Amino acid sequence: MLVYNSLTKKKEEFVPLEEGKVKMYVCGPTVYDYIHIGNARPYVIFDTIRRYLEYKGYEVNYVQNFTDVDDKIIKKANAEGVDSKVISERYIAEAKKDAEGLNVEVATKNPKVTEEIPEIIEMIQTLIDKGYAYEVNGSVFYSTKSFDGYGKLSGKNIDDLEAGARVAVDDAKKSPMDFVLWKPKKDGEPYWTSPWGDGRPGWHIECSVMAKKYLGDTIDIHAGGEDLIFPHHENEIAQSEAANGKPFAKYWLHNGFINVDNKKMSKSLGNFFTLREITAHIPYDVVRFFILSGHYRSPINFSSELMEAAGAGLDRIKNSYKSLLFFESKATGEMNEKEKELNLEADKFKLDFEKAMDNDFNTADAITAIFEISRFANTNVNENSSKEFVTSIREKFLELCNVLGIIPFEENKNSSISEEEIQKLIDERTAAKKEKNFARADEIREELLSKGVVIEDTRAGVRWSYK
RNA sequence: GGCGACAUAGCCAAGUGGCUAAGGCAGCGGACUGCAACUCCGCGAUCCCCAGUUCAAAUCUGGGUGUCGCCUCCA
Repeated sequence: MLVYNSLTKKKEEFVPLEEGKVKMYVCGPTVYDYIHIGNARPYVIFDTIRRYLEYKGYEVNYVQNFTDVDDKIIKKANAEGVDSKVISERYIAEAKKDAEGLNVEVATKNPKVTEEIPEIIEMIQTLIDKGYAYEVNGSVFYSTKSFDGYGKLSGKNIDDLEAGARVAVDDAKKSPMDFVLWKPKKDGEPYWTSPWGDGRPGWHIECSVMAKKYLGDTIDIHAGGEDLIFPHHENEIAQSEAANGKPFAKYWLHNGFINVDNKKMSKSLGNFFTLREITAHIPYDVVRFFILSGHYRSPINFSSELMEAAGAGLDRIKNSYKSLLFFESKATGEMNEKEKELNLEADKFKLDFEKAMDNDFNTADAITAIFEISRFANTNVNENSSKEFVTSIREKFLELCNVLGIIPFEENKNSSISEEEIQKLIDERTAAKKEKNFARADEIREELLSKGVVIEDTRAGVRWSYK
């Protein structure tokens, strides 16, 4: 299995630190609002990578944080006149709902900054003790020049950065590229007591601390959006490696952005969407499928046209799967010789799928394998197939869908009609058709549709499914 | 200014030196069909341009053009 490592800028063979186990840390959202469509990409991508690692037999310890202390959260809390915890807890709950909608597996641990303050203070103290950080008037800064490897992830060097620095230089800093580990308290902000006075942690230190606490000094995979490479991940490396004296992460994975109108989504351009706004019109599974339809490191463009195309493609997969379920429910018996042959042939799709995923998680190519098993099923499974055969194909199909987190079939529990009633109406419609009473037949079809049941006439009889 | 990514059919998108350049969406033609829907079959590419390396290049090298990103909170 090859993975592209942002640190070496090469695809490398994946070898975990400990055989059979993967320690994975993914930078999570700052919870000041609903997550946006851009946040959805790392959620889906790294969840899919996790699922594939699990499919390959690894035990994955998956940690994704919530940044629940931040200027934007504080600002919103002050605007609403509530404690910032009210804001962060509200949007953590909403982010979890979105993650569930996107069919993202629950993380092993979702640590929050506010619950890790003692460990944060401890690591900052270690950095000061080791000479990598310094305190000035209640602020603690990391001295980037003290860490030899600074810039190794982003490919930047400190001198270039300083020359082009656009940030207003904080007088307290020794160097413009130094970054804050601990900020002194300001009025109206949450704060904690520390050896350097009351205050709150800077942004970067939290991830170093949580990764260490929940996964260890050295982890296998550290992942996040590509914009986090600099400065966030660069700073994490500086903090963790300086404090722990060990390499931080073996593989760095970064997802590309979701653009809108071929431009980076931003509030100022007015092309900013929360996931919730999108899913008001487009189902979560289509969003997930869309995200997986391109390679995770390439930028993808978001538009309603592309969503529509993704939805149509996903429907093709779902229809094929539904058809398998339908035949399976009626079939009996064991495979004949021809079916045994076809069943072996179908393993090809699994191999194609794995080949694609083994090549730096090429989900676009992996989806091709699912389209191909769909066509294979549509062509080779029918009313004469044995139950053993249909089940075997269906299980192969489902196994691949599960890795991508695509749900090929989900019963709509909200349907207001029982299966017995559905069958009764279908029988009535069949009789009406026989008498060429198509008006009545169509009426029944409409009635069922209004109750969330779709019926289709196939060669093997009437197939129905929940909408 | 520094660093980087990308450019393949109407659209999306694989492909990382070698059979007729995957797959999906849309479109067209056909089969099936009471109508729908689903499904199946068939149809589409001088791989941004120029030069070079090679027996062989979408794939490698150089140059050009274009698009985008990071360098500032941001997935």
